[in-house]
Amino acid sequence: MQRARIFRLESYLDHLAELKLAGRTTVTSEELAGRVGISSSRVRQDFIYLQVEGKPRSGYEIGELEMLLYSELDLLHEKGMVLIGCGNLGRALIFSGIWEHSGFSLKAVFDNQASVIGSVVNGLTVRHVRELHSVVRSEEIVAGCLTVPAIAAQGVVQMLIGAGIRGIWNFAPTEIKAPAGVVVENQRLEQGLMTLSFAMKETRAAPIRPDLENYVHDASSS
Amino acid sequence: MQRARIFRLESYLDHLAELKLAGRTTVTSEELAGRVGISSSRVRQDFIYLQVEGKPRSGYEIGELEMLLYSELDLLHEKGMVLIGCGNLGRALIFSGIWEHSGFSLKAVFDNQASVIGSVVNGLTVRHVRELHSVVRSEEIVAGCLTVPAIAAQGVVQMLIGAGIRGIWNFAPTEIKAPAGVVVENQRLEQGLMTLSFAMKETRAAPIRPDLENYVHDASSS
DNA sequence: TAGATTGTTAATCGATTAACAATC
DNA sequence: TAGATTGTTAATCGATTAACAATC
Repeated sequence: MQRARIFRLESYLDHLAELKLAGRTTVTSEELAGRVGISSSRVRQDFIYLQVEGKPRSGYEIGELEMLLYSELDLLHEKGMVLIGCGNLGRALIFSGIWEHSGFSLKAVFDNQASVIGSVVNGLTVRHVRELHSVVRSEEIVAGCLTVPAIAAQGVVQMLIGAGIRGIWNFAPTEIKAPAGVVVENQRLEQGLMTLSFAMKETRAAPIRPDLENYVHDASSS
Repeated sequence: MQRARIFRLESYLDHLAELKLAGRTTVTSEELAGRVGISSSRVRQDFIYLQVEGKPRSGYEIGELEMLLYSELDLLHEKGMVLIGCGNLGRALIFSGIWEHSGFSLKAVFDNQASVIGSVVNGLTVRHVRELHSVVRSEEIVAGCLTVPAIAAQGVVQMLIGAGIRGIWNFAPTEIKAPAGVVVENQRLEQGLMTLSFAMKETRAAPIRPDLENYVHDASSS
């Protein structure tokens, strides 16, 4: 599962940032493996793929690792993105800090409601979707973030693809269709809830030990 | 990867709903496999685990499958949930349709900002977090949805656990610690963005063929 | 030097697919 | 009946871990 590998790389980045914050400059495969919850050989194999070399005894350079992970995930290459759908979810994303080191830069925001068009959200003026095509073309936008209702999703996808977009981050709770060559990353929030529901059923009988010593880093994510 | 299985089950539910909407009452493992993008034997093995029986020639009963999937994911057993953090993201979730058939029922909403406390959001009055403990206890709440800033996350987790909660749906962009026995489902949005960044890098060279015939269901999700 | 940790290959594990007799 | 599809076992595949000589 290639996806599993990407999640590991993202998780490494997380922990490296934490270690760096603690003043560390190197880390061993063993320590990182412990934090992420995998074996140290898995970590070393991932690092070999990244072509980073470690040193026996001291481990790997945190700064070098971060650079190579950024590069592998293409996070330093800022790609232009537009967001369509300026409702609560759209606004939440616009104001959030996720754009930093994400590989994307939010360049424009669209909606089709007269009540929000023209308003300024975190420095971006909300435009009418009819301007989508020309903005995508003129500002070299390559990706779109879809925070519209499910019913409107496929229509906007068509517009985005017609304008030449190459990637879609979809929050609409519906399957969208896109031609081969256009990447779709679905962020199906309701699946997170269902997964929690299942997991809670599985552990229903387990006792809780709310002593702080029992606290563990939980690495589950989606 | 147990997580992969859960995602398959959720995906089956998705496609079964779609088939049902189209008036269908049965489906073969082959057809469902094609939609989800896996082999028919994987589907049949999943169904054996659910103890559902199909019939040669006609396949499986959609209604029966749905019931068993709901039951396996515990989606019919409505568990009380509270949401903490009534910002844009919190509001987006409160107003969203994800709660239906999710296994959870949103019972109360909390914040610590005087400006929102007392206001009504989709029928729920925003309360001060200091009431969290008593509400969780008196309304038999078992899970919490965390839509607070990263800096506040661990503090709220402590309150939730102190009040006896068993599951946390975490949207705060930080790792939170919880004792064994408390399920944490992280919804790290920034990871979705990074995954899109990586995927777009991988397909950068591929040509786009925006003919509608090329459109495919994209089953990626997180 | 001594020994902790890397780089790398082999062994293991689990998940997925192939195959096919049973059967509606 | 004929044949499509199930239920289930065996084969395959890929991912993870174990192991250990090389080395800083």
